[in-house]
Amino acid sequence: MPTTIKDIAKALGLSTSTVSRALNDHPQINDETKNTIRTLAERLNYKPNQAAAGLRTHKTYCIGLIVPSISTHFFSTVISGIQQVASARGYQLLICQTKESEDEEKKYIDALVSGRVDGLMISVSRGTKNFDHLRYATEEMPVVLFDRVTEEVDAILVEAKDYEGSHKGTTHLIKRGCKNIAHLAGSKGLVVAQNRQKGYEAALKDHGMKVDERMIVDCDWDKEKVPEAIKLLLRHNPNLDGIFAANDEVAVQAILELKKLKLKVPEQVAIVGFGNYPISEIVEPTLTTVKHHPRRIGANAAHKLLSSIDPGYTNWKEEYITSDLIKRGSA
Amino acid sequence: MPTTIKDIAKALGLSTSTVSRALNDHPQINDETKNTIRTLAERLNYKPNQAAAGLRTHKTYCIGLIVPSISTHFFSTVISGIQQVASARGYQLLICQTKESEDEEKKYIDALVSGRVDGLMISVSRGTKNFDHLRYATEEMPVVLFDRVTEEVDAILVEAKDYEGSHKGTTHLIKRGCKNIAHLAGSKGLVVAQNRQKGYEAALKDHGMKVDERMIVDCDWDKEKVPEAIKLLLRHNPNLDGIFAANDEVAVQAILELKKLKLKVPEQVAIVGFGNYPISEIVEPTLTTVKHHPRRIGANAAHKLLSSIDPGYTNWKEEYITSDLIKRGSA
DNA sequence: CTGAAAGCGCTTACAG
DNA sequence: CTGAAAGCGCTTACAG
Repeated sequence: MPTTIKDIAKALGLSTSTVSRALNDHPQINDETKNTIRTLAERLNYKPNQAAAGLRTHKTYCIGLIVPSISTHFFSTVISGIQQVASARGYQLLICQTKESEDEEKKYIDALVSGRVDGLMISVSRGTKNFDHLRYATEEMPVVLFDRVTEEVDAILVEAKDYEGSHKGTTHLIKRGCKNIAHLAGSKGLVVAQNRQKGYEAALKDHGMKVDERMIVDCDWDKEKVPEAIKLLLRHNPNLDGIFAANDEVAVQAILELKKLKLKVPEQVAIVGFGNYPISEIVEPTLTTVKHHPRRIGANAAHKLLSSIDPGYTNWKEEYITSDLIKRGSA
Repeated sequence: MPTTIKDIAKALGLSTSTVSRALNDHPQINDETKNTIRTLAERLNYKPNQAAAGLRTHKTYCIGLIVPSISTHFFSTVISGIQQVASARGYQLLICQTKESEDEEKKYIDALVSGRVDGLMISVSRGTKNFDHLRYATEEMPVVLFDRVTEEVDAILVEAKDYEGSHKGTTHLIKRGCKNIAHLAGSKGLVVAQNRQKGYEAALKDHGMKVDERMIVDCDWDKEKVPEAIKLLLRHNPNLDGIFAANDEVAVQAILELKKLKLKVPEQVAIVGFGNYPISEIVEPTLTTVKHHPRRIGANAAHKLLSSIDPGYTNWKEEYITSDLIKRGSA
């Protein structure tokens, strides 16, 4: 059995009230008393039971995190960023993954909202069509939505510069001289994918080019769908000379596929991705891509949530999220 | 304020005891009473406060996870595996990352052991030299150590087949005709790195080849150190014709570096990695490597921990951890 | 089958 | 400066 406040009180002939106050550095406790209590606490290796304290104070010092997947490069890096700022502020992180399922998302929200956490960070599942459970969460506690956001609920939002980045990436292809630029799009239902597509379309228009719906193929962020998509594009327009892909995984797969078809990258078809993930430096040619900031997104999301939980803490500076192009071999 | 057992009791003119029992499906409660209670609980969207329940029952239904890093491909995949089995058994996952620091590891163990979790899963930091805090944890609750294990403490261990896999990988190079095989080793202090090195050495000896200490270079799992390591090896032995790398990241970097030096892979130098991580399929030539099973390792570790927490649950079958070679272009 | 009571480990208004 | 008491939301032995 771990040491409790009671053990210390008994050993010292004091009340638990006094021990509790001493341990919490209450100003009205005699310094000597504090010292004795702390010394003994140290020696008995006393650790406060946060669950018990939380029961009284309605604070758990835990925040819940719900993501579609833990193991992709993007999300694992976001999580790492969140964990670091949460921990620095004395909060623990409870992690759940939905596997893109609305049911799982609902289940986890229910479990976490029931007194386990002080706030919630969510990246919405692809499968989520009904937003009632998210609305319920926002009524119960502070909620921040990141990356996979929705305007359907009233929560704090943290996003990457998807539109701007895609605009820059596409513009780079245009400046390079590409005339027939396709877009390998993400999942149509996701705002983040829509924003990237909008950035692509706007860049074309801004340079007096027409948007051809048939040059936009939904790959669902799924690299398996890339070979088919590329063939479709080439059938529609054999003059295809540029591709802006909604993420690096799809872009890299496109490079591999074009090479298989004996098309030269970037000479015949130039490619730009989104993410700057590790594979972008490994593929040959290396991938020109828009830099993503998963760690900063995580840190900002965590800071915003914690500032909403403890309005006292406000003096952090938001980390800057850019959308800079990293020029490499593929475009 | 969320609904409590008290609200339900009051609304129904029953005692909290009865409500609690009904909600926990206690056999001695009248079916009709159960129904009324459950119906109301449902309607009020009642969710039990697990922290409060845990205070009484000494169960938190949380397990703690301490890893050196959340965002590497290996660990993020392990975590995903852990999360899935924990969740399936009704447990939540608390995640901490040590950034390879012994101090952080100690801090997190202290925080988690203090009544927050029912058990602990740890992958030990590179920086950990003193194991007292791990020993302390094992005295307080069930602990499983995975991947980064140590024999210094009495815990449940879950490891990959590092020795066998490395033996197979090295043997493949030998069978291919390589005569001067180097090893790009992991961090010397880690058992997992030592086991991979031992597998390499044993394979050489088993085929009547000598182990040359100077053909083993410690890269510390760090791809930044690879270019230097390769140059060192070539200086020592210009006939270098094979490399077994302790992980894929290092192996891929070795391929890139050799290409830079105008050495042909696999014709002049053949390379085998360990891990089968995504980059191994993207690099050119694609990487021959030993398949790792991070998800299964996570699942097994979680199952073992939960079986140790609830000895009742025993009928799960351990997932099979193999060490098969995946032959691709680099060897 | 149901209830009153005690208690898990803590905090905190109230009193002295 | 310190303590007695109540209470956070739950469970459970004891009684009836």
